[in-house]
Amino acid sequence: MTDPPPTHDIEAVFHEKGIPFTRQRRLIWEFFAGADRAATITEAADALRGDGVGQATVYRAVTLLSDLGLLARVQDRRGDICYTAPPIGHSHPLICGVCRKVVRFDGDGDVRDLEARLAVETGFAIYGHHLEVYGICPVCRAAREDDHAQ
Amino acid sequence: MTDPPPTHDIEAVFHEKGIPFTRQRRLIWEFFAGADRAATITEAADALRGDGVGQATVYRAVTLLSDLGLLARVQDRRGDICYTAPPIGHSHPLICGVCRKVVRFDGDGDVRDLEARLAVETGFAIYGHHLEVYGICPVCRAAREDDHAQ
DNA sequence: ATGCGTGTTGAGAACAGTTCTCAGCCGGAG
DNA sequence: CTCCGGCTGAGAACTGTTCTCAACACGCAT
Repeated sequence: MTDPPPTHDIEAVFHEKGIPFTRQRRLIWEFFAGADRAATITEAADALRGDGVGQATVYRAVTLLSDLGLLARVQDRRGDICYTAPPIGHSHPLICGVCRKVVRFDGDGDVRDLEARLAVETGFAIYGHHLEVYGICPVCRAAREDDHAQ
Repeated sequence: MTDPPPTHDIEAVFHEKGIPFTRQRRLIWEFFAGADRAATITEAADALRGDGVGQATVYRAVTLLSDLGLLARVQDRRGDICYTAPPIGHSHPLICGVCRKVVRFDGDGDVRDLEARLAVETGFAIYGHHLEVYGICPVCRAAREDDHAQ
């Protein structure tokens, strides 16, 4: 990870809504925010089992964090459902299909024009979109070329 | 539905790959291609049960059709996984979050620039993307306003 | 037309992931 | 300190998906 997860911001979000920011929720949040790759619920549960965090709690917390917009649900190349903590504000994930590393980007400028056009053309009231871009990160690409060279 | 589903094209795809286009697969394909809304596997299975199509077969066929790129997996506002038959060629779904009606659009021009930029900036080898736009279609919007007016 | 072999199918069992239940715990309010 | 509401963990229950296996369909050679 590069930046420390902005835990205090999260706490503020919880407090604002009057939702307790418990030890378990903090651990779960830190697990996702501290990873630079998208992680599955199972991975989080496994990692936090030793800290006395139950599986059901992980499910509950992930649902809660997603509802608050603090976790985004993405999927890897195999279709496994993973979660990743977006930085504050709206952004999109660029996901490595091999190692699930996530790089965030702001593609909103590109999508907004599109949405405006669609609204006019179709009469839909557009309320959101979901954009994920898939690729192979430089590290995995290098590893792959090594494999092929052998 | 507006256009008849182009079943003969699909048959060609199957033949090319040497995969049998069976009665069940045809029925399942026609179910999705004939609907103008995204449908779940359960809905397809329920609809086709009377025609002697088993649930397992629906799962297998949907996986097969997805692998062939003949069905796209999308999700509705509740997060339910649905499938929709895209027209030939690459396109993206604009989904009504209420009735799941799907309108297809070609947003590739918009996304391609973005992808090129990301490839340069991140070093990722980009192999794909997933873009869904959500809205409320005119019909559902009208229905909603009626509700509110009451 | 007949027989053979490969691949598909349907029913139900098995499985995995997710949600629910409930008793116990924690932390804040009084 | 006591009470109370909400959170938690363990495991049961549930749901959606995949697997198993015997029966079957279809293409092909005979």
